[in-house]
Amino acid sequence: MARTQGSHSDITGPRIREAALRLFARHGFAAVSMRQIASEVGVQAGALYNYIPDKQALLASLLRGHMDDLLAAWQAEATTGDTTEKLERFVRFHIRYNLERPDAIFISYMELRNLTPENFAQIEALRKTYESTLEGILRDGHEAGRFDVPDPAVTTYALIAMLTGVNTWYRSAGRLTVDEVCDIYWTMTRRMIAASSEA
Amino acid sequence: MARTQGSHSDITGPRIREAALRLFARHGFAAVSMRQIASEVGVQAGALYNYIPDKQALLASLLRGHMDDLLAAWQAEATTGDTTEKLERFVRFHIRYNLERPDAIFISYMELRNLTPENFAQIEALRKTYESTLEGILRDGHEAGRFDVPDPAVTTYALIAMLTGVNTWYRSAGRLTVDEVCDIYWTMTRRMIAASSEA
DNA sequence: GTCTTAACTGAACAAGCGTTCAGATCAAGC
DNA sequence: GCTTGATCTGAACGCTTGTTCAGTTAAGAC
Repeated sequence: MARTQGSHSDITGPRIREAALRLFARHGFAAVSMRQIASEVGVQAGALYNYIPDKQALLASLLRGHMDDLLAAWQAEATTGDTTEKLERFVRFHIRYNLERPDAIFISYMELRNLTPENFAQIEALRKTYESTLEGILRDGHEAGRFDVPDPAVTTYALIAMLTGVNTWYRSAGRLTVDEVCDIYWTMTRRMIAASSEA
Repeated sequence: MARTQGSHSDITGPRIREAALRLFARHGFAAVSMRQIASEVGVQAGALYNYIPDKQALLASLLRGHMDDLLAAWQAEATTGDTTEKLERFVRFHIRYNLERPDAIFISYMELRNLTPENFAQIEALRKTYESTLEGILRDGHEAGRFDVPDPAVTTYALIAMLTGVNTWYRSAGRLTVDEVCDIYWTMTRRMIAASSEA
């Protein structure tokens, strides 16, 4: 086990993932070549195969890594509070988390079709898990009489789409801060589910 | 001008567009080869170039065609009624129109990055035009005191994302009819903009 | 029946693809 | 200072890519 220090492997590995994430988001999985990724890392294409089995596995690993991080981050945030507070936290969390990782979010929605059926099923299950936490909140709030949500499944789809949509238009140099955006979306959410107290 | 009847050109042309639309939506622009498209049409790859200058122009033409159709269809629908009626019509129109053309909608959101800057600017302008009609409705309703929409721009983004999201989950064999989906989304919309009369 | 020409074939082009691998490189271990 | 082995190079592999074009086909015009 020579060269455990001074080795480049602990640098090259992450750099491959970063370069691939950026390039896949910018040009699409199919349009990016292994040579382009290698070139961004400053290495020959063959060297990539010290770190990944093949191109498909690289994509799958990026997507799985993103979903794992997302679920862990939400679980760290989702502990205390009543139903309304939980929902507000979800709304703000989702917007912030997505805005901080535009590339990962982008390929998570765009490149699912480039996964093998096996990999697709895994990633899709993780996303379902995440969306189910929102649906659970809506269902709880409805049953407790705090929300009016006749169709929690459809409302979940609508909310996720609405919140994720922020990534398509928000620019940090623009008119609004992230906080202001969160406030606006939380107001719209509160109205959508007819929660009381428009504070 | 021989063979004006019995010619295949008026058949092959549209079939190329249909095949390309379907394949691009299914696998992505970069992942589909001209030979795949030709094979679907039942023709050799070289024959495609009697109908299109190159692959990029084919994509641009599909997207432009879709946006033209969309704008024309909405203009045919958007004539009479007060502001609330107009908004309701927009919500139902958008959902229905999108559900009827899932492939065109899909590539319109996914393949914009594969356009040359020129083509991108053109398509983007058409989409902006469409979204502006919604923003206009929201602005009118707000000024008339019928809606409460402090930020029409953001609300437009939120609504468009929410409505377009239906395409990602709706299946005609599922639990809900299109009419029921439209009803649910119109209720959510009405609440979001705090329109009166929850009829 | 001949001419014309739109429509298409089939082969070719240079370029690029994902992936493999023998060999060079060089820091760490002893 | 020699050995070890992780890391990377550079060339090669068979294959596919978008696009071109000389030549074949066949239907309408006369």
